[in-house]
Amino acid sequence: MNIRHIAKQAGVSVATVSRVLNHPENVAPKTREKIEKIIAETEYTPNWFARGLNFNKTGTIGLMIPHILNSVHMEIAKGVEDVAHQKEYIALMCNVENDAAKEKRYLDQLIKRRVDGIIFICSSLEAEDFQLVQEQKIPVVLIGEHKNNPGLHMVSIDCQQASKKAIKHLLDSGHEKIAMLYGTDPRVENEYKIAGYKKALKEADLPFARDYLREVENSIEGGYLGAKKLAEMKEPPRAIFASSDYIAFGAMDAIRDKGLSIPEDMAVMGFDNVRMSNLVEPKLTTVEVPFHKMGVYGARLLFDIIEGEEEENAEPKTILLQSKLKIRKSSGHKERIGEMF
Amino acid sequence: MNIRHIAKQAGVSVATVSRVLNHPENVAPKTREKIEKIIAETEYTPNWFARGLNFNKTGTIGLMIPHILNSVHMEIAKGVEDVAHQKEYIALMCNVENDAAKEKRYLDQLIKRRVDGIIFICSSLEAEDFQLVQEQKIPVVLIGEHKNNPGLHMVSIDCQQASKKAIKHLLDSGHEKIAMLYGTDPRVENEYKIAGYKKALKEADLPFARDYLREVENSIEGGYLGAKKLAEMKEPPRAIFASSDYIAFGAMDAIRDKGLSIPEDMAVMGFDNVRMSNLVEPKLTTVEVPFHKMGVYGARLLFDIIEGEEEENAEPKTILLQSKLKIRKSSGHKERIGEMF
DNA sequence: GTGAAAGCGCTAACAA
DNA sequence: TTGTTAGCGCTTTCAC
Repeated sequence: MNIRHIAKQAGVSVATVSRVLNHPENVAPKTREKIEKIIAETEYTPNWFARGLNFNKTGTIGLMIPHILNSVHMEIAKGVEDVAHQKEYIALMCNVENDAAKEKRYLDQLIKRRVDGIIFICSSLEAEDFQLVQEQKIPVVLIGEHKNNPGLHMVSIDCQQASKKAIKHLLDSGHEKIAMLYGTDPRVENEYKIAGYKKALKEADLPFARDYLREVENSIEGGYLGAKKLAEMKEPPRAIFASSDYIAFGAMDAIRDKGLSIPEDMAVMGFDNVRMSNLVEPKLTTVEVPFHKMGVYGARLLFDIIEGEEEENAEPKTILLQSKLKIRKSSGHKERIGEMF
Repeated sequence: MNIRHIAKQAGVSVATVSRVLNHPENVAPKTREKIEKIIAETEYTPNWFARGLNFNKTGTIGLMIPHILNSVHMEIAKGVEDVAHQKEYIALMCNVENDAAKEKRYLDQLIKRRVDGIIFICSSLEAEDFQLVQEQKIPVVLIGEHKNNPGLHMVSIDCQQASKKAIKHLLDSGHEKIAMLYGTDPRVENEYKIAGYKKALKEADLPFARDYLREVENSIEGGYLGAKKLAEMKEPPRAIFASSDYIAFGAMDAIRDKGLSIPEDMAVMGFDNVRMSNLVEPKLTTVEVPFHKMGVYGARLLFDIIEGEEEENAEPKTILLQSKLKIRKSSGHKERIGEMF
């Protein structure tokens, strides 16, 4: 079933059928109606490829997701999908699994498929990989920091400041021996978080203890193992700051397994404010990150470029959104321990 | 940059270039090497649309996901993506949000884009909607039950039996007043779970109390609200069976908020065994469902059809995978309460 | 307002 | 082994 079938049935030329499909205003109402009727009856849909061959537009954007089992990334993805779907675009979600090689493979695919734009969530690609995309003139937006910002539009939060605020809160709550468990990913964000951690300690004139800073897998398991190690130290910390809520969940589990109580023996602070963070016991103090909003803003930015709202070679924009401390039980305020719990 | 550029540069015809792209064995090694070199240098990639126009194959499958923020669905999706990626296919993930209209819109898109196959996770489409797909000869696999199985390949678990086993366990643990909180979705699965619940009660000669069976939103919030209502009854149940872990999490929160303890005052049993279920306090007894495997099996089945391994009009297959009871603290064994906790 | 025909970039049948 | 060319289904320019 193709455009010629329709044309023949309607007794017109293919050009006319094509016109009612693309510029109906240029067709006499009568002929148009007749053709529209036949199109509806036969459930004819123009061939996607033939169309693409002419237009070179796909109505598709690519979306690189570090890991689709991580709810944090999916919240961003949801934000992107929300605006894409509203714009009648479809988002090709690529599950990158924090694997640069896999991300590269997917990138090649996306370029091959001539997507109209690409959004990278916490990309692990090299700056030079983005050149490829630039050469193809495919608009790109980064969500989450990139190691050496390759001059691209970006939306993120200020991780260093957020982390500093978090540590400050622990300090204000009377903790001094504060350890940090940071995940192997997202790498750049976590570096900023580490910087914030160090900075906060410094500003409080507290020494930075190398042993209190540990890299773990960004997962519940990673948090468990990391916290276990910390708890077994000769001089264990009295508070743990985790670079993600999942790490914090694992840490809490380990602390409990060690027979310690939270926050009395060891306080815990997370990062992300995932849905479960106020369902664990005790509820987790954490940093709320506007993931969905990040996705929405990122997508809007991308579509602005695609639709030409944004000038071709405009200075790359960086949108920084606000994070917010969510104070709950797990961080245990010194003066109020006993009163609150 | 197109095939003609390459041909000219290599001093050959487009056909030869096309050959090294598709049937390199039919090209003299020397010419082939020369052309390959030029292709590499110029980073030429054949136009996706022109290719599709000839092959009518896209290397793309569609994947309908009820809700991308639900980790359960994403685990299935991950299974699908794993095999798709390995087969060098790309999966177009559609976030359907349990909205039949949105699912229909996405379905139209997928058909338009000539995907090579579609996998539906817990679809809310009508049987007649699948006719569309059948007409287009697009292979389809269902993951999760469908209301009136429209004669399609399917992979699922036996929800009724799983639910029955779950209730049996609660009965064996000494509970008699057992309520059930079931989510509005996935609809068909939950009907089976309800049937299992009723059957187990019947076999134990216990009456079925209409007020103990409540429909709630399939979410933490839904579980909270539902359990709150149950706890406020004149004769509240002593155990709650939830159709999903998320509902169970909400229920646990509500029970705690009522000042009751789990499982002593009220036992809780979930369904799904999501990662967090052994991280809440107390750890949640639940039914382990092999989601990832479901995705893998579904995808394999789909590719068997796409690649013609499966006969065109073979009898639709139904693959039923095994679920398993995960007994943890929250369901509280009567005789062992006090000893265990 | 409509039709004829060129062309989008590629593949494959046929010819050489 | 390689080249010529028709054709995939559509859009659009140019005539009429």
